[in-house]
Amino acid sequence: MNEHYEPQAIERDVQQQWEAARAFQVSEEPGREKFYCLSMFPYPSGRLHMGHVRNYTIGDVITRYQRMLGRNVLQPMGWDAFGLPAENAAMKNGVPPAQWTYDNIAYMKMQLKSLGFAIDWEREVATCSPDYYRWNQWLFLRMLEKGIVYRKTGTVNWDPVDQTVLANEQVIDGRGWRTGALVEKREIPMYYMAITGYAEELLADLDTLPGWPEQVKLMQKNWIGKSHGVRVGFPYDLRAAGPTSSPSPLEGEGRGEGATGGTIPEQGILWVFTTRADTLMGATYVAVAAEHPLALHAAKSNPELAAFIEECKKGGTTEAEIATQEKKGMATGLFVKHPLTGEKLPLWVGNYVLMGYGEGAVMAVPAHDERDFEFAHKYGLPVKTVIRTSADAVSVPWQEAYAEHGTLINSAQYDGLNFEQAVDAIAADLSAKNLGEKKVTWRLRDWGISRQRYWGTPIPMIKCAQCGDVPVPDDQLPVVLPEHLVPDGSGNPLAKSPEFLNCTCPKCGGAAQRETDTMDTFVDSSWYFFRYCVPGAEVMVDERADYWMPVDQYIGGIEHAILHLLYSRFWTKVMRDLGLTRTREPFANLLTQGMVLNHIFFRKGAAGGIEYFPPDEVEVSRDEQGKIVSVKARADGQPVEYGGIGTMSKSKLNGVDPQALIEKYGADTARVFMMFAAPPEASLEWNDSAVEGIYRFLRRIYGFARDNREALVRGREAVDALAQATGAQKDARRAVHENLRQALGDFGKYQFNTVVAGCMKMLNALTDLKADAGPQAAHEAVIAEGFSLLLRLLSPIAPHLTQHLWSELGYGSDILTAAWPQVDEGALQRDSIDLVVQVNGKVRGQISVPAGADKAAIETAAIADANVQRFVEGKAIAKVIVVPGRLVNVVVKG
RNA sequence: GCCCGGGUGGCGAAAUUGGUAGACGCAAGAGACUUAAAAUCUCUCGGCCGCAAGGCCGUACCGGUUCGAUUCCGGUCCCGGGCACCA
Repeated sequence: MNEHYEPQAIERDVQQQWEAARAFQVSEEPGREKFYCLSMFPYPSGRLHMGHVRNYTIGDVITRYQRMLGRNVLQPMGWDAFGLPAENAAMKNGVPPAQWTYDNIAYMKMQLKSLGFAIDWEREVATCSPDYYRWNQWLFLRMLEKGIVYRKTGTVNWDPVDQTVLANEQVIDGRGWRTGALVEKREIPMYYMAITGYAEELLADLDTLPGWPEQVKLMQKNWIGKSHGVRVGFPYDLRAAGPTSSPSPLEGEGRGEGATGGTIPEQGILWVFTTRADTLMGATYVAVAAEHPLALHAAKSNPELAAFIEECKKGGTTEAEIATQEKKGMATGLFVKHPLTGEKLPLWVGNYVLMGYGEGAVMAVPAHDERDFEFAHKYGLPVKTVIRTSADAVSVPWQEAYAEHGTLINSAQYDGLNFEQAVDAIAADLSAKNLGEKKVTWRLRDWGISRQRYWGTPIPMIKCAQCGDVPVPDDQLPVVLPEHLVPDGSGNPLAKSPEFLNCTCPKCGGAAQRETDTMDTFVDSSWYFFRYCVPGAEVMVDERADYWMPVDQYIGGIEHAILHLLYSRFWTKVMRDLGLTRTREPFANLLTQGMVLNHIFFRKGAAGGIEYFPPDEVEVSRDEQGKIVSVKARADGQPVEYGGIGTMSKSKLNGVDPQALIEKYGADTARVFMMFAAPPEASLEWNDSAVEGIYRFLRRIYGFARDNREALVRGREAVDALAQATGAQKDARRAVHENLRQALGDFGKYQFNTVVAGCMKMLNALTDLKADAGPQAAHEAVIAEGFSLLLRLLSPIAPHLTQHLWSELGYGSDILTAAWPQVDEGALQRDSIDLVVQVNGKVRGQISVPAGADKAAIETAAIADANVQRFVEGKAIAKVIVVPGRLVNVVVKG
């Protein structure tokens, strides 16, 4: 053994052994229990950041733990290789996204290997490879056949200067990030996947996932958002719309760019959905989205309204922006009829009504809905109270109680009914008039997958002037994405590439053009875990996937709690319905790792663009409380804005590269440090100041083995000598086993920070034991037993050092195949037990009682304690509570 | 704005889920060893009072339930994640 712990040499050596033994390559073994341990694959952004190290270390620790428990463990790895950052890098550096991506993969793969993860690299998948994305295309076509994929219009962010569609991330304060131009909403045709067809099952099957965090299931449930309500029809008649309405059918034609610009019937029904049909008698107006056909119709003869609708097109498309923007509206001059009373209600356009959600129209009951209440007060619309709640709904400001369920009032024949009765009665009456029925709706919307971008899976469709949109035949798959193009920020380079664009129509053989939209990258990540199971398959999946699936443990960031996990569940169910798998749910157990956060610094450019600064390139001044007051860039000394703390990301440049850490201290230190810093599910503000302590801990383990080498070798053989242990030796052995018991429990709960703490305590117990505290043979047996337990317990977290020492001490050639440690119950026994004594809940003393003492003896001993007497003396003892093994509480009066 | 989490010493955290708040570690301070440095070892380390024994306060804030609350309940503030085109 070397005098000093040299992690680089040890790690190189151990990794070579694993490599030579192909230690982590696995195959299907039908008789053996399998365990599929999967970490979310990385986007190859350039270098690993600490969030990756945390994610993959957790996955690797679980992999090695399950392996030591005897299971056939698969841990694969791959690359979520399509996406926006590659295009941004391409624009910046003039390098094709493909080249940038493959370079990043090569570097990050080297980093992952240096961390010593037990990965079966034979199964590596990159989603930008035609062998992978051809199955995106293939399944897309199957879904098209089944009607699960369909076409309709959707809203996108449009940069009028670059003439390009922007991602939400590229819109900053309503402006394009590169041009600073005010972004507009635009309606374009897109392909959709009908995930709403699976809403019921996606909701119900959450109950079949006991291994998922409640938090995540609740988020998904709320996202799917099943609601029971009533669809209500408000009849309208444009001929009776009043003096302002004399629309010329030609006037204004062609200005509405929306696809809904067609004519609408003069008489019809405006449908809305409500979960509060009981308040229908309190509806005082109806509001539609700016893009609603009735709004567009009214705008033809009303320039002011047309201008307002134009204005509504400004601003972002995200729900957050719409929910926080100032609520604005304008009367259309049109009216609709209340379906029950026949009353004339004004029709308004509201910027808070979304065309893509529900019917694009809402009935407004200002007395019992907060948003309607505000809107009505702003525009002087009437408020009619129709529910008796714990507060009368008449005053400004709004009170939450106004929205409660209650008894109907001012509602004619419905007066006195409660919520359920009122909904039933009103739904029945509407139904009799063909103006409504009960209906279940979902908050979940269908998944728009078309992206007007280059670096993604080409959508396998051909546009033919004769035949329309024609699917690419299976035998022409994959539609290969050319890899040499460089985007320039103005639209999709595929649309400017004749070699990609021009093709022949599979139907008529005439000249045609390819669809240039690519798929949302969430498609790529919705089924990659199937592909890992079937390396080299000539089909999408084969029977090998039936052995491995479902994933037994999935690990990834909490930020994926909804979208990625929901899309993956949806795709799995579609694959099942197509007969490709038996799996109903892809992930049996889910661990949502907390985010690794760091400070964010940025500067806004003159054009409105935004420039981020890495935390190590700025100078920060703080006040006495440690709050950041000012920041300067090191490079130019000019001020920089502080953006708070947030998740480490490529785009915000606040990621910390683990490479320096690994090079200085080795992979084991990086791994143990990451696990010790916080429990896996907690978020973690990055700070590497404690890393020295971890290095010190590993060095102490190494030093203990070096200094006690012979004793550790001999003691391992002399198990019988454990029985001779006396006094301090017994105490040390008890401490080892007590901490082992706690650590094994925490291992099972995947609470690795306290596992590491337990390992430290075990080492402390062993190092504190004096060599002359009892018989030498017993000493050697105690430290050898404890050290061998410690090495095995720690091996999933620090695999290199523990493997090295395991073989150095001759405990075995391969710690991977060693038995998982077990507690010796005999070592835990105590002669006496320490109890805390409280008086009225405050600690006043400590007593030690024999292990078998009964309640009466404990009470007597507790009250006899000198300090306890000071507080009990002269007072009546009301009762004494004894919590076995913990404490005694003496309750006194007066 | 809506949905989901979180808030404990100077710092990361722990607490068998209602039973000694601060284990384990970092940082800091004092000391030992050393020509010196590094490494290592010993001690102190939530605040206030006290020579000490010990006492009072303390788990974001306000209130409640309980013999006993970091833990349960009601309310407030702050921070993080998501909000459908970042992945």
